[in-house]
Amino acid sequence: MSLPQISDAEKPSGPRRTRIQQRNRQIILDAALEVFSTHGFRGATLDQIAAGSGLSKPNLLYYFDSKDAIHRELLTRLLGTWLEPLRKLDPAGDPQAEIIAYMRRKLHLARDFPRESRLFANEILQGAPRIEDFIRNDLRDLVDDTAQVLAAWAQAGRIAPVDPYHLIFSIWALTQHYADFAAQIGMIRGADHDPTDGAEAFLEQLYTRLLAP
Amino acid sequence: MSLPQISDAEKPSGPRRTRIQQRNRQIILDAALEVFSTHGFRGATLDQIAAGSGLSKPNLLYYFDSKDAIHRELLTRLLGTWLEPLRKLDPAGDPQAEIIAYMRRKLHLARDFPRESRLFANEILQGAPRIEDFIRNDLRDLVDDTAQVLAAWAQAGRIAPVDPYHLIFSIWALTQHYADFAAQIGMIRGADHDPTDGAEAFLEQLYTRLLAP
DNA sequence: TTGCTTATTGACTGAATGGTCAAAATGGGT
DNA sequence: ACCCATTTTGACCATTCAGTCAATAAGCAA
Repeated sequence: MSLPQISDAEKPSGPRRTRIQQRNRQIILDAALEVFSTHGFRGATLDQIAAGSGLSKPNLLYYFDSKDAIHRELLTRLLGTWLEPLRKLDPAGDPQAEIIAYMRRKLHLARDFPRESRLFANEILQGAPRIEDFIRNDLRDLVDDTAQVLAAWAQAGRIAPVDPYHLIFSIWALTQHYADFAAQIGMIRGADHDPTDGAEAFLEQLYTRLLAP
Repeated sequence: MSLPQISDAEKPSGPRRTRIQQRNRQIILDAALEVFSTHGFRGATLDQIAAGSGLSKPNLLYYFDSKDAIHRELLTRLLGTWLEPLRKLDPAGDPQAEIIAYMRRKLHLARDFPRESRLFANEILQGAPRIEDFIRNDLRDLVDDTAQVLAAWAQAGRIAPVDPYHLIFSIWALTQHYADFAAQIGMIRGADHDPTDGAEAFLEQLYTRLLAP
């Protein structure tokens, strides 16, 4: 069995690509993700990515126009995936179940794609210069909509009266922490077991108790 | 009124320093904190720090041996401060009040020292190469001790039975998020108000409900 | 095989980077 | 004023960086 991949998002009318191109672009993006997610954009070097992918530096630049283009491609592929779990929250569903299901989807994202999570964290730490548009438009609209749903649920007494924005932020914080701070968690709990071990049960308990009307 | 400073931690028998040295070292560290906390160690440049501090690059290196030495000094000054809130947790106190007070101290740290918080986050994202020792020894011991206290409280029925490690991690995640992801929060809620607005009340509500026996 | 497209690389460039050094400027005590 | 230690800087260096380019090698259809 294989993990779901952060999808290619290739447009139907996109550039025709040979098998070699598809394969090598993927290899490069994979090595680049490793480097960008640990050192950030400025701290990453093409030489590191070249070494990680087993290709020569000029060869990287045969497949991508620039260091920036590689980074942009990674972010582009990520952003859609990042929004999806929140999009799936159903206003017509059971409030507690919906929120906990959203938390669980986010946690699984952090567990299955920790490098993508750290890439995102790095971008935000730098002030989000490359995804400011995405955050101010797509993400903000989605959060505002969801906050209204949550507020309505609270108003109707179907969940405890909590600040909807902080409720969303808390889910982001708690789930993303297991990817972004995995190094710290590993050093404290022992690097042998999964940093998210026990997290799902704990978070379920937390949100069950927080949201009970 | 002035914020409490991340202290100098100068040893009593440390090197004698003139007024100019004390002042310029502080100016350099302040500018360096800004740069390191947003771009990470590798992404930061001495030229940026020089520009930010208003000093020439050779002048930086008159006060510090190297880029690494500046970074190390910042981390050293930070680590003690980072441990203190957890150290203050009193095993003899009221369980709920103690845990919530710890959360509040951490939140204030994130609010008052967001750059230090991001410096720490950057270090962990990179795999914590420079503070691995600190985490594996000082931090781990303190966390283990605290986890035992929490477990005893849970055992005695004085708080709800929760995983003590995940409880600690949750406090780290929720409080640190308001500093590390401040850019994102600002873009969603409007950059005009403090990202931690309303956070204290929300987190108090969260932990009150989570910990109630 | 031939011929053409795609893929790969060694050698290079100009700019940026961390760091050095000797000389010059400054500061403070007398 | 003088002196000497502290501070500051311009010029410089070796290395690393992103990116270029012409030449070569590999893939593939006929």
